Amino acid sequence: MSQRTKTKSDIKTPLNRDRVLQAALALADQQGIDALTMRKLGEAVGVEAMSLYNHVANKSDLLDGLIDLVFGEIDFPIDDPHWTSAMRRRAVSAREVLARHRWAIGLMQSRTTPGPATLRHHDTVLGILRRGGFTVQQTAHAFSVMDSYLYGFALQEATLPFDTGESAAELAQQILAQAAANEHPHLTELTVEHILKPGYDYGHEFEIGLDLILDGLDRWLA
Amino acid sequence: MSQRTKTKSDIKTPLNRDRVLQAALALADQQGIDALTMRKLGEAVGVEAMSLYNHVANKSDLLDGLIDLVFGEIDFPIDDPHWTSAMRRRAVSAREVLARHRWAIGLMQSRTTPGPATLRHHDTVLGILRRGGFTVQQTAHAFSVMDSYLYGFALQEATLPFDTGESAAELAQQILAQAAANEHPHLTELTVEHILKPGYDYGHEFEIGLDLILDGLDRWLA
DNA sequence: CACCGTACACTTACGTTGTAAGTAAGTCAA
DNA sequence: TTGACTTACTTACAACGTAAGTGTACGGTG
Repeated sequence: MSQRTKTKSDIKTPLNRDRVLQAALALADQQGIDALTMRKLGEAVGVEAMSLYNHVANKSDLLDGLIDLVFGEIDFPIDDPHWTSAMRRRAVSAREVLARHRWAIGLMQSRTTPGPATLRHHDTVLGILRRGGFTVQQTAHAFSVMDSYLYGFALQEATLPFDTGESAAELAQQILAQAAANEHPHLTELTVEHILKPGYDYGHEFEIGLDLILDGLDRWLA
Repeated sequence: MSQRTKTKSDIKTPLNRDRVLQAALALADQQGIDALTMRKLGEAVGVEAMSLYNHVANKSDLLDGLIDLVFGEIDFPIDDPHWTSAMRRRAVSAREVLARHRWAIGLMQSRTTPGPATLRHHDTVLGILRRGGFTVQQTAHAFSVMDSYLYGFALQEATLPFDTGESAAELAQQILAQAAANEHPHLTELTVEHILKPGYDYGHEFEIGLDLILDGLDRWLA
């Protein structure tokens, strides 16, 4: 009814796939992936839920699009001549992106059709390795280790029930209290002597493991 | 109505949490995690959906229980004196278990309250490392790398859109066809010269990365 | 034996989800 | 002007998790 009186002046730019995806990304970031429902997304872009289906085939397609957006955010040092530093910087960027969009890693399992940005991403990574002197086989292996580590780390980080070091402390103490310390001596030790130390940040672990893996890969070339 | 005529002879063992969890595990394995609904699960154990709530607090609790079951399946070489081989065997077992229950890795992100088997598992792993000579800090690092790799690999394996080498070939060719080969030269190269080779099995990659990481960890001790 | 609390299953019902199906209103080419 | 296309809206449905209430059988007590 109210729409019938539309005139030239209040015609909106028609919605498009990109606007839908961007809104979905924002919604997922702010309210979590569970809050990303077609109705809420519609509301966010000022449209009824069903209208979204003019721009995405279904919810699965929407999620595929989101993952591709995320991959698109990972940035590459195109010009870096050293494969080690190129790989390192890409890994660091990927971790940042996946930490920024915590929901993304959980989605990856269910999405099996890669989008264009995803394909481009993977192709670039493979290119870095090949140019670095890895054989095709070695490249396959290196790709597997690196990405497994990357996704696994992101998964663990996303699974952490806390965000900051302080809330880590709270939680850790809670766990210790309930889970009879002497039943899990090593868990207790690690918590007390490492996690509860001031300045603890799980994110720091990333670079350590990254170094280990890059060193290992480097040894393959020799 | 039909139930009212129950006599001594058709009294069933009352349902319990364990039977519910086992049935849920079987259902998830056979039909996928999405098919694990309270109604279907009820049907599987011969009970209405709501009756399940006498044994699990809610669906989230059910999923927590499932994850704990999965961790319980990972087996440990308790008596292995060498930390490297102990860690290797545990990793291999974990990969098998996670491959057997493909849905599990996707669940881990949303489950933040570890069950008893999960705690015991982690404590054992930490114990292996500490006894192997790692300091508390090193243990934290080693644990992070290893488990990141493990979960990441499981995630990638679960994400693979194929099961066997043959269907891999099918799919790979499909991808190549649609995704203009020359746009993604390295992806194409890898697919043609590696993935499409007879006998290809992504699972083989696991041990390669595992060796790399274990070697790296070993170097820390020297 | 009768009695009764507890445990467990059942029934009904509600709000939320993704989306199928049909309709109306605008844009643009012939 | 007409007719195809695009896009948004409305209505409707099946399936979901689960709150709330009801019924019934078991085991322990008197």
